[in-house]
Amino acid sequence: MPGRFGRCRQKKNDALGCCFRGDGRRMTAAREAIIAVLEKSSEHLSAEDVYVKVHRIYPRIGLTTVYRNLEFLTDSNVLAKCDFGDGRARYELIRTANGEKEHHHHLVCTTCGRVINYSEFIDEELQFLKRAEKGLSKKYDFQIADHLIQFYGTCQTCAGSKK
Amino acid sequence: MPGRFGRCRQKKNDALGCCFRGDGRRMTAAREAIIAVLEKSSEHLSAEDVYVKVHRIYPRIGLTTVYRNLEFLTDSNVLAKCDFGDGRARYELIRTANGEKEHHHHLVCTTCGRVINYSEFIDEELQFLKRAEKGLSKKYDFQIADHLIQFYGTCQTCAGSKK
DNA sequence: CTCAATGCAAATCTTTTGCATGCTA
DNA sequence: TAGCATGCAAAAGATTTGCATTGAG
Repeated sequence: MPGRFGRCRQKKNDALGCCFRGDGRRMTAAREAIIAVLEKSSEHLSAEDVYVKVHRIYPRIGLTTVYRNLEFLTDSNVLAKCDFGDGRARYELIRTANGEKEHHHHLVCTTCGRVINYSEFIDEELQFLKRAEKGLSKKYDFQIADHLIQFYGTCQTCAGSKK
Repeated sequence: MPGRFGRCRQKKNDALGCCFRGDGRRMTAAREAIIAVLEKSSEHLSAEDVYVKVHRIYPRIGLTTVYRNLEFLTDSNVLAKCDFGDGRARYELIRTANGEKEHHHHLVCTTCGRVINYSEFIDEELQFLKRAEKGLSKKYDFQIADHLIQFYGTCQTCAGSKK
């Protein structure tokens, strides 16, 4: 019996496949499995994390393939590569199952490393960003394509245990 | 003749020394030289960059010492550690010669890697940040201590050469 | 004189690359 | 069937660590 990811029959994540198919790029069992793992996880996973989890459902995968696909899926705008300062890249899905794009920022606890996603200020951010981008691109003749906003501090739990 | 940093006589950067002296920590020739190099540079230097430059004025220094001091000076709030996505950490001085703290954000060219410092939108940013911080810390019970704002895009030169 | 700081060599850890083989479209 | 994708082993880089020695205060 060819397993869930054995021969890449089911194409469960084909919705995301359209983010990259069409350049001769292909949906593969490995990509499907990586996306499935990231869909299920609420955490921000490192390459190693992804490798371990994918390995459970698709044992023949190699770490190199994980790295290559994380890069590929990031370039294809399916994933976002994050840096929370712990010396390894972490990844998150930025598409819903339908293929819609999501956007949020992060609160990073500098004590325990926990990361909280938030999106409630996105509207205000948008206003601020628009103005900033306009001013900055004018002043420095710089075409802004993207931004990074992140807050650092102490989460509830860590603050509690310090008292 | 004992050189400029030969025996750590002159203590030129003693103003910054007070950022960390007092815990039994010391101002050394290596630290003085590293600070001097970062003071002179308008670029954001990697550990290797710092090592090469310091080596010219203080040849006996080792790369390990550079790493250790960059970390130490960052912890002491003399430097800021930056990540512009090129796989190595970069550092910048966040104190003036008087010891005052400076604050700015970065425009990062994703084509050539150039980094532009800016601080002119700090006012608007400050407003946005204040509101966001207030709302977020309340909602998530998270004590915000710091933030990171960075813009990515294409600088003048790179945009020009693409046309 | 004490203990923080340093230098060197070796170790670690994450990420990348070369190459032969497998598999999608 | 063509060429993208994969796996393995090895390489590459950045950063860290152990340990004996040096030097700031």
